[in-house]
Amino acid sequence: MNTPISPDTAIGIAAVERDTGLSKDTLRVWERRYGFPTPDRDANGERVYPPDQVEKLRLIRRLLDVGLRPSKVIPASTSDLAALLECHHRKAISPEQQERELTLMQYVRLHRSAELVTGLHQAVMKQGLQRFVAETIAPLNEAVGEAWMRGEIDVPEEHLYTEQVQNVLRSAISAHAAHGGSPRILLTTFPDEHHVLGLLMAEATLVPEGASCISLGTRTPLADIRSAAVNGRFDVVGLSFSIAYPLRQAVDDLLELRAALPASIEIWAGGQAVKGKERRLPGIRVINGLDDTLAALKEWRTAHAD
Amino acid sequence: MNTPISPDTAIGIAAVERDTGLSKDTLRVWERRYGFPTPDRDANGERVYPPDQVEKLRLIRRLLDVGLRPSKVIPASTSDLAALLECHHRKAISPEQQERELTLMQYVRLHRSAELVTGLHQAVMKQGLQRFVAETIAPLNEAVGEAWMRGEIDVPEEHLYTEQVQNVLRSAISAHAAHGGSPRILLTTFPDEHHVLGLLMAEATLVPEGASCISLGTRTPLADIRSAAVNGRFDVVGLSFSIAYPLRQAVDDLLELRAALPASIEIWAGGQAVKGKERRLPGIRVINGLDDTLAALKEWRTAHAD
DNA sequence: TCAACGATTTGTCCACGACAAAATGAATAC
DNA sequence: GTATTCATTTTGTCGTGGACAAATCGTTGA
Repeated sequence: MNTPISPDTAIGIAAVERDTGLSKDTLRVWERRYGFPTPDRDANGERVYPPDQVEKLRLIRRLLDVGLRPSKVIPASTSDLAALLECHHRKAISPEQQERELTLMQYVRLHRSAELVTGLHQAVMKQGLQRFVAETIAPLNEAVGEAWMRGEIDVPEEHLYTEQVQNVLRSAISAHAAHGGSPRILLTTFPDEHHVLGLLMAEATLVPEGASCISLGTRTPLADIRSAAVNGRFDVVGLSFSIAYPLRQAVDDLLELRAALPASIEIWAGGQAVKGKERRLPGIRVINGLDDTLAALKEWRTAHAD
Repeated sequence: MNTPISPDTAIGIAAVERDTGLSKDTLRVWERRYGFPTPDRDANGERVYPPDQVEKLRLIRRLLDVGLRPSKVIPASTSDLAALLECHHRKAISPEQQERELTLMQYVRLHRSAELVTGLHQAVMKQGLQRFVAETIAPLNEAVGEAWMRGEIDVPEEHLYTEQVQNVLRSAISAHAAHGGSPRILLTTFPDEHHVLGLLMAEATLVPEGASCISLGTRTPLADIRSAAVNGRFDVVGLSFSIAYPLRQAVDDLLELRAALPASIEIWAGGQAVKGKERRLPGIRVINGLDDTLAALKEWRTAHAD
């Protein structure tokens, strides 16, 4: 592998794959089809990308995540792309959201992490765990996601935010520590879902109600979810899908899991990706928002009151 | 992507890459050269791997990580490989470790998660955070990893273990909450490293010493690590590499980061993958084990005592 | 015991073709 | 207007086989 040491040096294809999240195959096929990027070649004939092209690739990647298509964005100039990105979140922001953001969002900075932690702790004390999740974390999550889209915060700040929220939520959940309640709920995500906050928010909502939650964290293979649910004699399997999860895959995976589980085990699916898709998910309880989590819990208890 | 529902489910090449950490290229080239694996083909002519071959691939991967060579291990039978692996950690395990493991390892079961939590909490209370990490979590981690390779525990149990340890560590770290200390340490992993426990263990070791740790969690792109370290005016960047991380990539990435950071910012690299590799990592402080973390901290403080 | 140096092993990269899944848009029915 | 269906693009992944440099091994000589 080439790792040229000079600072302004161009970048090998493997490094570009890492930095942009675009697979080597994709990079090569774009070059073939759209004429971009146009890497130089090293002495060995291997692709070597100039840093500014990698930068443009990163921009493109963001725009793809937002829903634009390669053929539209790849031919555009770097400055056009920046403009596109700019106008894309303008529309998604409301005044009162901006208001709320200001409170904690200003602490989502590397050098203010201490204040963020303090702020989060105060909020959870004041509001209690459930309201904290619903009224503070959920909107803050969205605000951070949008600020990220807008390029106002970087990857490190987004990571830092996730870490700190995780710390607060996990501490709070541990403190509730109610074992033996019912229903027994198994929480996890499918293998391609990395985001853990949705899961923790669900757990933080359910645990105070006396449900017995066991979380496997993210990325559990489907077959293992099945075996864990059956062997652990769970009543419910809860899956979380972030906005970035492809709907089609979510539907397929969920239906496959539904087919693999006995009917006595319910499946609850929550998160932006599956919101409002109950029609395509027969046999699955779609959770539309955090309050709906409690509704689902109530329904289960009513149905199993014996 | 095809995920056939049949119970004896076969696995596509992308899934195998994810599960084993072997690149698609490598999988294809092994098939060409060594005649293994021998995937079936689906209707579309694409490779479809039987689960038992994926299992063998995982074993092989593990043995490669230990230093054996593909030509030696690929032709061997699955049971031979298991035996090889077995004898490979025999030597690294002491009787009293086995004793300690038994205590908590028996709780790493889905239906005993409550006891695991209790046991972990008791241990952290009794030993204090640092000793808890060094004497309980570290060996337990290894035991779980090996039990997993041996097939004694499943994915769900491994996930559950990770989750619970995470809960305990994060709570304990939060409780120490010492801001403003020095050095300022930025903790994270490279994009291909998913494992978070190493990071948390480092943080749990450093925070009680009064260091000011900020963790970005896993999977931060190299360019973002650089910008965060510089903008956040950190003194040290700490990276964690699990046993599964390809050594070559670790070396390349570390040297690239070293070149990108000002010399005033130290880089500390810890974890199984980089253990004892200081010769290949000039300018980088390799952390060999948890106690070495404290040594590194002491060195830094001596060097910066002014 | 250690350094140097061919021989061999091994992972990554390349090119280009193929194809199925996803997105789009037009046409149709409710 | 709003859905549903269907044909048409778009787009990412996969396949083959060849090539090559970096890592490793094994031998030789100090």
